[in-house]
Amino acid sequence: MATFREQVLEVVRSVPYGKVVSYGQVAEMVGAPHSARQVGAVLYGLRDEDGEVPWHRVVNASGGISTYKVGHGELQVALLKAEGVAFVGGGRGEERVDMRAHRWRPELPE
DNA sequence: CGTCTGACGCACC
DNA sequence: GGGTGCGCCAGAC
Repeated sequence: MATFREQVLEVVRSVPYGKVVSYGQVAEMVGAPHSARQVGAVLYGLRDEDGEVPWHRVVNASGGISTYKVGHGELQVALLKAEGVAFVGGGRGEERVDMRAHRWRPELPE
């Protein structure tokens, strides 16, 4: 059977352009409601052989960017903005994705 | 193969 | 609205 890692990558690859999902949401989608952090662990260990994985479309439940701690925060924000994702909270350094407008709901047709 | 770690989330102040 | 504490469990080492 597919490993947790593979399932996570599969789900992340299915996130549409211009949409985002939370780590916890991905965890639920792979049937592991209490493994949000592990989703992060998988993305953290992404390798070239994993192919195209839109990891930047995964943010925390608040719409905040969690990748600042690994030095990819600015890159992620840039990639999202390039896809037309709106940020809120603004003003200072920290900004959050407007989840209300961009959170992907798999049951809805994109 | 055993331990440590943490790209999280949520319940409580 | 923000800050703190802690459980979670697959990966990395």
